[in-house]
Amino acid sequence: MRSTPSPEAAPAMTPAASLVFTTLLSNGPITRAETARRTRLSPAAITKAVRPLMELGYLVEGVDEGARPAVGRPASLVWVDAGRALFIGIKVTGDEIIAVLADLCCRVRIPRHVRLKGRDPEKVLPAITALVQELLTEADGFGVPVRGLGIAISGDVDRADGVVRYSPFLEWRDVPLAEIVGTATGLPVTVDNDVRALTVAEHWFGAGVGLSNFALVTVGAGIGCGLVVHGRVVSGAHGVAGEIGHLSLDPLGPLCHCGNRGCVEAIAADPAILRGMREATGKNVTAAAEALDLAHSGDPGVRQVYARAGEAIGKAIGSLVNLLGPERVIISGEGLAAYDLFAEGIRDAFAASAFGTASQCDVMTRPLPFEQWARGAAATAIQSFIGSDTYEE
Amino acid sequence: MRSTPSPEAAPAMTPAASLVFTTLLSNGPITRAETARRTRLSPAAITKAVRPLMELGYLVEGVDEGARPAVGRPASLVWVDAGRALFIGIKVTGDEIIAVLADLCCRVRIPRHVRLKGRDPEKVLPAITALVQELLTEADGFGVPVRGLGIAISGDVDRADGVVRYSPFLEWRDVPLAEIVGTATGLPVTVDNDVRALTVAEHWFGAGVGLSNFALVTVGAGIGCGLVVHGRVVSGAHGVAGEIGHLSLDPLGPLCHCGNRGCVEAIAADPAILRGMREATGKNVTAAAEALDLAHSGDPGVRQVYARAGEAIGKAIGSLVNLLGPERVIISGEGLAAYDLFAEGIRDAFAASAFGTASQCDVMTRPLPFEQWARGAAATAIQSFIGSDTYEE
DNA sequence: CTTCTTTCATTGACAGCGAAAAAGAACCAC
DNA sequence: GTGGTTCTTTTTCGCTGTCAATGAAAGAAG
Repeated sequence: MRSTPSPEAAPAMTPAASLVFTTLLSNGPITRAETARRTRLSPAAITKAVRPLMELGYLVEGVDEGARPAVGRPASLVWVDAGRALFIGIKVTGDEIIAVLADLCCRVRIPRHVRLKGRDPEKVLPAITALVQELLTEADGFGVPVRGLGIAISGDVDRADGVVRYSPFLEWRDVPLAEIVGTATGLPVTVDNDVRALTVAEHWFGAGVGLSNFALVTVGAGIGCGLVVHGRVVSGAHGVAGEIGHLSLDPLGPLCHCGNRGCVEAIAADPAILRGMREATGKNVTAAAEALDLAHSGDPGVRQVYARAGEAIGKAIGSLVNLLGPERVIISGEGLAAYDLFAEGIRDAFAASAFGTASQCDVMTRPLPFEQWARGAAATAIQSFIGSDTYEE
Repeated sequence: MRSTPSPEAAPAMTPAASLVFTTLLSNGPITRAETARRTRLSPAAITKAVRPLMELGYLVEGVDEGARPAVGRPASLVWVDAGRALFIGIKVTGDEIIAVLADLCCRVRIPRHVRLKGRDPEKVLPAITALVQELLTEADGFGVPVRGLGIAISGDVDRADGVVRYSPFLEWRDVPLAEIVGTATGLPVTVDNDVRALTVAEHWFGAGVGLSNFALVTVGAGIGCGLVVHGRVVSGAHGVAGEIGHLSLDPLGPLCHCGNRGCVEAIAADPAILRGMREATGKNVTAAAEALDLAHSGDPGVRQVYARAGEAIGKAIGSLVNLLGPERVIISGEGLAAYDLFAEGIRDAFAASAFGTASQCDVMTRPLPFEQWARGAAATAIQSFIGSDTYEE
């Protein structure tokens, strides 16, 4: 949610212009004619939408001899000038803040990490503001204004109001984050749930480009899921959506912190794997990397822990696909480091649980460095800047 | 999908007019001012949209002394003239066809049942056509034209093309139903999946009115689910969506016909209940009604079968709600006849499996007579008539 | 070397939609 | 009456995106 107007106003975006711009953002350099086909607008409308954006420097054009059609007038390619604007993306976790300075195409220019001394807003907010100031200073070197700030936080976040309703991890309730940070930094601030933010980034800049129905499943400290249905990110009526981690797969399974048994998260998230590891080996394994080393050393009991986790993830994805019929499921998160150990379990369990043609769904993995969470936050800021209606009802 | 133009053309519907019309359809008699608020259009736009529709007789107006505001000019109420047009809705099952003649407000005027002699298209299509002709004759008595025909069939149905891609129940593959029946009857034909059609009816005329995110769960011979997300029915990329019946809840559960164990359908659908019943009593129970009588007679073992089924349904709804965060879940289907036996299990299992605030989701029941499936088909025909963009991408 | 064909891009006219503003209508309260 | 309130309509107006025609830039064909 924008809170403060920036000095140089954003271009006024009509619906068509916004559509054209996002199409160009996601589909790299393409011709006007191709843009017309993808957006189903008339060629004339493309010309009209492109020109003012080009005059403002947001779009540039050039020719690609290779892409010339076999016959007919050669097309000129149009693309977004990534360097025309900068955005800051911030992901807040329980013990650190990850921030990135990203360009208009959401490519990370500068990453930053800061450890947190505490989780309450009094500790975290100044840290965010300081980090933003630092990146704003860095941004001066690019000679381009920072046009927005996105903040991604796990939990129930109201993007429209910029309020963190409830974040169990940070133990925050009803923190008007956009307003506070917007006032402190003078930037338009967008606040969103972290998984949704990552989903936005994948939708516009990653493996979800061009899809209007897909799911992003993140495996790591928890199991998360972002959903895009009918081309828009699903938010959930009560602040809950994508809680695939708490699908209960087995009434006799391990107890989950949510109170149920057999949740995916209680089988396949880092803490569950570490626990399984300790039970299998007797060693006090406390870090995911350590567990991974052990598994790769070949202990079959240890590998079994991962196999079971993969199976749980595969089943959960099967359930998801049966329910929603997405075109693609993207598996990501730090847990992917152990994907070779998960893979078979995921594949088999998915194939077994997918109903009918649902098994045709494209299930893929996408390793993303941890700073991608912050990049997701930047993507939400870019969305707000462009005036996309992704979140309107 | 329209296939044949009707003699008297449908009113040309601009986006605004279509929006106004559907708002009036769903929200009964309301004032223009109220319509403007709900659609977020200007009062002027309402006037412009309403007038031509009123001239064509689709809308009528009147005053309601009771609804007069305390102060100010009394509003006049506008509503859809239900009797202005008729539609036929048809639901095809494995052994019978249910048809209804419905008015523009999707109220059933005449219901019809016909038993089928076979399931192949050569047997079913003539039966459909004959039934339509019969209802067309009946419709003459109303002095109003039948403006569309909707057909609902379980399985993978491509509504846009009017083709039944694959119906396991009927063993149909790639039957261009809309084209065939359209040619035979001269009516514009809409073909859709049966659960989706019922979901449409609930969305426009039932418990889903005004909601943009809800789920309809049907309990009966199978367990089905229709989803509305972002105001539109979810179709699924590979023809599969809403397969809540094949969520696997227990790896040690009963074997399902899909090959997995512990599917909701293998626990809570009619065949599963009958089987449980036979195991509990030793009696050869073959009809759902019979089973219900037995349960009501008080046998605790028998009641346990229903309790377990209710639990499975509750868990499945919990999973659904965790994933999608709908505003409401509507439970319906013939299985509701046994709802008093399911209720506790559903409620408890849902409460236990819903994560966090997801438990606030409104889970309600809605008993619908069996002909409602055919009414759903009629609703899809009305959608097509109005030119709603519910299904466009 | 000219002319045709094909594709891409632009132009200008145009229709239509929906918003804004203002006026009109119908009622109540005083 | 008169003023206040709410609903409805009228008029005007800007804006948008389509349409149809034109121009531009190539290769292909004669």
